[in-house]
Amino acid sequence: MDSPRWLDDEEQQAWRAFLFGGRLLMNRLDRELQASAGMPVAYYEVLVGLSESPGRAMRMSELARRAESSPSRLSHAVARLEELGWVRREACPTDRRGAVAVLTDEGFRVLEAAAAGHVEGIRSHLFDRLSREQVAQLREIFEAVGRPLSDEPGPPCDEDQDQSCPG
Amino acid sequence: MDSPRWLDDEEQQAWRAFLFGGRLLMNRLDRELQASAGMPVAYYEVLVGLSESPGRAMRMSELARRAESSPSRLSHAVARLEELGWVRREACPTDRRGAVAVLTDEGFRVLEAAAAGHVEGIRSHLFDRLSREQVAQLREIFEAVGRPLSDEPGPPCDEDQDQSCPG
DNA sequence: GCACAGATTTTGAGCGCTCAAACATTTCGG
DNA sequence: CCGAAATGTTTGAGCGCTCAAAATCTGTGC
Repeated sequence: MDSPRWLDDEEQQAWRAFLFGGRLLMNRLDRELQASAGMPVAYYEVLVGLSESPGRAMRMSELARRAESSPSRLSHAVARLEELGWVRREACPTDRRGAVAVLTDEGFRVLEAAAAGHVEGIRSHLFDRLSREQVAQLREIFEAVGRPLSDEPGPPCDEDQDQSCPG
Repeated sequence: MDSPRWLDDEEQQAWRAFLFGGRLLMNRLDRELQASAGMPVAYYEVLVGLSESPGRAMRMSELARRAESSPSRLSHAVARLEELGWVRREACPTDRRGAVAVLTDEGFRVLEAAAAGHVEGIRSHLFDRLSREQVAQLREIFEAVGRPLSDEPGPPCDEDQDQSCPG
């Protein structure tokens, strides 16, 4: 059996608009941040996560979870941020296999310097184009989309996992 | 002068929802396509572009423009797709520095086989979560966002370009 | 014709991401 | 306690993307 459910015209247009618009937006923000702060958006988010945490420090696993990032990806990212002197690793006192990422003072300064420009980019390329209503719509749409995807973390292998709610 | 225009609460929430939801959606679709068809979404789009063109062929530059892709990226992509036997390059008859990418029969078969599952993913992860109204809103939002970004192709160097609308 | 600016495409280096595998440590069952 | 499973993190290979530079060809002015 093949797919009985193609996209109708409305959906086609919405999909292409999102695909292209979203990519253009993200590419632009990435370039701007790369140019102004020398780091990709992914790394910026790591620094933001640390800066919002008490002591500007967080367990690697926790940081990965918040950034919707794989442990491996975060480890590579922190390695790079450590080279740059913006983050350092410390041993976790309560669990010796754990590691804690700590935002350095320089990292905090870099983040502060980058933040204004980045926010300005988000505003000028996204929110300035949208009405107040559309901002609310954007939030609702992507909360509806993201929730189910973050609940079921995805098929690790070749397994279909239907959640039939009993009752 | 620092940024006078931070994000308010509504905007913060909308931004984070979009950032995370959008990433989750794209990651998921990419994984599914990679698992089912052995290629990333970017390559799938190249095949789609070719399949919709008369003769299933297109100039590299034209294909790059339609996919919102840099010439370099497309060249690398087509090189890979050529290895896989799904696309081949031909010389352009009217311009000897030009190249034409052609979708092979096998490439077309692979695309047909991948399409149903990919569309099903788009539907189940995106459109099934949205009302009819939200689909229209999604389109309007990203058309508003994408249009200005594709018009001005982005700062190639270190230049700030404000468009002050006269009048 | 010929040099030279412009257009089209490719190439190679560098980087971030993914995946699978390794490693280190904790937790649990007997 | 001891070995096995589970947890937290790192490592290395492979791939796709970006950027700058090269290679190839077109069109124009002289």
